[in-house]
Amino acid sequence: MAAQSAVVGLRRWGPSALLDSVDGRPYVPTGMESALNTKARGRPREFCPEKALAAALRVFWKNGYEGASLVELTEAMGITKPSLYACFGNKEALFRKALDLYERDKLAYVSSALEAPSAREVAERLLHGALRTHCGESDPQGCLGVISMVACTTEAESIREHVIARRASSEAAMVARFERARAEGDLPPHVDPKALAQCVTTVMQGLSVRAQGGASQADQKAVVDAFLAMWPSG
Amino acid sequence: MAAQSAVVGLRRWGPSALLDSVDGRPYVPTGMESALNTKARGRPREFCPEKALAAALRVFWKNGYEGASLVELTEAMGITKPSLYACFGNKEALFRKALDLYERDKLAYVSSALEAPSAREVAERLLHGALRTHCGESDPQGCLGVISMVACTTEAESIREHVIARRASSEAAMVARFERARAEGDLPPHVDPKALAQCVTTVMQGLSVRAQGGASQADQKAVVDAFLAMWPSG
DNA sequence: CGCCATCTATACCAATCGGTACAGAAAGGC
DNA sequence: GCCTTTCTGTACCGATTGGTATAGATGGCG
Repeated sequence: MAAQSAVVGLRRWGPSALLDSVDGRPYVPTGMESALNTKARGRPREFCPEKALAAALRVFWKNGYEGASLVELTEAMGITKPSLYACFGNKEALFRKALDLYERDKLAYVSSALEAPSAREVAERLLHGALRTHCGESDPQGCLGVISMVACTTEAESIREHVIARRASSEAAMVARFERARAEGDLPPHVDPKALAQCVTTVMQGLSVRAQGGASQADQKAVVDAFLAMWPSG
Repeated sequence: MAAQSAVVGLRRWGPSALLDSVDGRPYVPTGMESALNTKARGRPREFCPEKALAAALRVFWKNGYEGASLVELTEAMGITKPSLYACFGNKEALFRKALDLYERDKLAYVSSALEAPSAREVAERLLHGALRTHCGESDPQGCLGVISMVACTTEAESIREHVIARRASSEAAMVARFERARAEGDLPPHVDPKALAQCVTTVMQGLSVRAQGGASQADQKAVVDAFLAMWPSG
């Protein structure tokens, strides 16, 4: 049961953080007898799967699933198509892994925000996190989840369903947090925790849309401030 | 100067509302001498351009610009590709005309909402209008403008710019309306009219995203109610 | 060394994309 | 009746899409 962390190949791209199996190989091949000293057989790959995945994520983030072509992806990842397919499966599987990476690296602020001491601070951290993540300079504008939900057509329906499920689960956590807040007297009794949580995520999603529309960071900050100024207190 | 309303062909698809020149022909051909009694020469077209445009709008609305293929468009419009190109130019021109139709027919509630007597009622009408238009049953979910802004890649950049410009102009009108409201004492002096207006459109855009994510109408209504309950009054 | 497993790269595939050439069909004007 | 003009339908275009077959390169292992 500890075989998952068996770094077998010991490739040269440093310690892999959490995701050492973008392709499926590093698991125990067939039996348990050679669990630890299995060496990578055959020609070693010449690229770092995680770096390539991060590059793919940026392309998907910038162009959406359908807008990202394989040539753009492979160019950004620095690999060729056969290498991509051997390592990641196909385009949809690559996107799914990129989405996992995105949620783990870029959406960490969501779960951490729920630990804030008051409901208002939860909202504050969520909105400021969205501001940082979706309206910054270094990364593409907008939220990959919003982009996938809006832009994916019928062909990638399963992707949209996955994004929707993720969003629903994080929103459910926020609802629970706000219910606790109301029970603790942190929120006025007349507010509906679920509606308030949905309202916060609505604003966050709206911020993503505006970010892709080229809204200035000052305007985005003003929106957040205006919304937080309306926060129910009495 | 009144020649624009000269219905020349007198086709059989009834009185055209506001948009009698989806293709460019009905204008005065060359001189002014035959302005009124110009008959349609050649074989008359067998379809109604407005009905076809409305059908194209639904396809774009459902799939986005890039997600709508010409075969799906022509099938929905009931015409063939050469007919489409002869009448509407090309795919982008068709989309632009569909967008005009959309803004005129489906986004009429925006400008009408600004005439509400109070700022709060303006927001109320805007949000309820968005609820009706983007989260209803009869039409596709979401806002075509949001879809275009989020989904259009580099190839259709001009479309996104057009949508952004439209959004900016309608938002500017809302800012002006809220400034007037504050001057009239309708809004508390501590609120920033511009930020508040941006906040309202942010919620509207967020509602569109959620609508495409399959949010229930009850939830959407709850979001609007929660937001309006936070409206600044004191 | 040779064997074998795996990766890389070129070159290719069928399907689809937006867009069009061309021939026939249907009207008005003469 | 013909001619011109415009529309319709078929059949096609080059480009691009996601995905692969195949051959050569490169390592560990015996």
